[in-house]
Amino acid sequence: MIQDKIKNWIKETLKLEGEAVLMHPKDIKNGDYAFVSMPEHIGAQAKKLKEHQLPEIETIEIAGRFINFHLSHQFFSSSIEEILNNKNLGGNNLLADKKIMVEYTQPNPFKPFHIGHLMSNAIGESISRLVEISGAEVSRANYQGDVGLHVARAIWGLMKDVKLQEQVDSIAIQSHNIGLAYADGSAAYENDPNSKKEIDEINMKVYTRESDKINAIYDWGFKVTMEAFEDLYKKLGTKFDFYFIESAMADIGSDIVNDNLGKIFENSDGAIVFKAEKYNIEGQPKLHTRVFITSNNLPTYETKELGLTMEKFKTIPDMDRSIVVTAKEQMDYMRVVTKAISLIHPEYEKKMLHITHGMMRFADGKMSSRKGNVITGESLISDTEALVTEKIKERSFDQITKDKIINDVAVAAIKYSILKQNTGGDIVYDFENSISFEGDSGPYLQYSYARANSVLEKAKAENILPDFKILPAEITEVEKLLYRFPEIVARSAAEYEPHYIANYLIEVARSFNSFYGNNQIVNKDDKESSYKVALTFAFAFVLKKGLHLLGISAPEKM
RNA sequence: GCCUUCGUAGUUCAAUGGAUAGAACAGGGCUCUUCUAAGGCCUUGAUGUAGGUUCGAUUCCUACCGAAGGCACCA
Repeated sequence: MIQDKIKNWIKETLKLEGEAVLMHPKDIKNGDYAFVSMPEHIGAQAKKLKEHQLPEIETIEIAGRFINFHLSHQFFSSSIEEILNNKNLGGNNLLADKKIMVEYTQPNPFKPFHIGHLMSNAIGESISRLVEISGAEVSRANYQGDVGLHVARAIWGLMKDVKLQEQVDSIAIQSHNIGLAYADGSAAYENDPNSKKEIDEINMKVYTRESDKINAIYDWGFKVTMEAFEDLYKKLGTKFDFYFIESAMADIGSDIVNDNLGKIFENSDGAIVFKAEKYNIEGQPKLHTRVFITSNNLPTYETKELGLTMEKFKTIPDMDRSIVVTAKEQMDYMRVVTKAISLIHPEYEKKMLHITHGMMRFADGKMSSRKGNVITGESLISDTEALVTEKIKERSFDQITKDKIINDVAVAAIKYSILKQNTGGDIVYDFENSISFEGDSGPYLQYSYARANSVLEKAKAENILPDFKILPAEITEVEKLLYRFPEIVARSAAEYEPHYIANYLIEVARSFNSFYGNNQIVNKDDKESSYKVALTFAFAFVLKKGLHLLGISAPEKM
């Protein structure tokens, strides 16, 4: 990367102790890179740099406390060449040959897949792809709660209202009905003591599998919801390598807790707990006590998480990093579990990474699948698809192409609205606001790509071949942004933050759209047309690659 | 009460301790005999409060105000 080259050059030329702090000027007119100096040194430093000027740098200027570097025409044209020839565009060695597992999405069977899961999925998938482009061997994992009170609540609801068990053609409808049953069961559990008792009984029977009737509903419901999830993953563009099931983790975790009883875990009020506050370290977030085995001798989620982590390291024995993506409400709890695991397996401590994202909520409060006031993933996608359908109805695509575009654009709108902001932030759900097709949006990026693609088709038809060797009279903002792509990817990957890429792509797309609006790219009478075509190619490559890293596809037409 | 995260245009979001705090939406005005107008070009508008560290603070520290999440048998 040119960034590293310039950094090293400054460091060596000026004989700096530490790393040179290099930045991009806020305003691109001030240059391509800037080095912050001190008033007493700036003259001498600029002079020295000029004496040992790099070939890629055309001019060096002093402005205030900054030494600004303008890259050369030659550099930009060769950067276009590099983009066109680089098969692994944006790739880096940050995580070369590391084995990394990313766990995300985690919807529970018998519960609705809501937009919080969509959020986890969008972020987890993007992080997986960032890890992948950084040279790691990534595996995608999902973790699903197949037993527990939520299941009993749904089954209770299904038994109360047998219509909800109707076997219709659509998996989506069946799964939706199970979601309704879950909301009914949840309300009853909280409001009616008799129903609560019934649900608790069902819960026991789900564990013991003693009732044929309940088993039949369970098996059907499990299959339906898991199939519905699979349909969604397909739409969203995720393919999981491993599915971990909560019930299978209980015994594994319980054995570990029992083996470490008296050492790490201790008895307290009939339960087995981990008093994590004993291990508090000054300057680090405070830990607290959590129950691992209840006084009824049932393993809690903590124990299952423990089992899950062990199972992951068993699944991939030489795993270098295990990443878990969840909502931030699990942050404190996860810190405690992570501490417990670190005490049992100190070698895992540095390998576990918990990435938290914000929550999807309504303007007036939290969404709760228990209360039934959630937006399901299915409904959000289909509502968005309806808007896209309306938008492209005038265009003459065949039905298969049309359906594909509708799906791709709707998913882009949703994913982009999640990924454009930093991972930790909450998203206030507002259909009008969060799903946009213009401006700062996924469809804007896709539209820019489709237009570039259309230009390239015209160029091909008119036999104007891309040629980056023609030095254009003027370098535009497009070139000045395109070469930065690998830097942005590296930063995104290092910080596990997809939004840097999202913001960068918008900037590049805006610059290209402006270029597009002010230039006729394909023009036989223009000597620079071949260069402009090459530039368009480079833009399309970068945009497509960047969209891929966000888990968004780039339709050729839309 | 304690812990964590966060307060930036009317709204939704940006800004590795650096230049005149960027976009988008909403509002106002232009722009399709030209490669997709989901576009382009103008335009109005913001760092919660009070201190501190620094040559320089939206960014770091302290206090206050406000929001979200968490704090023992749910996940």
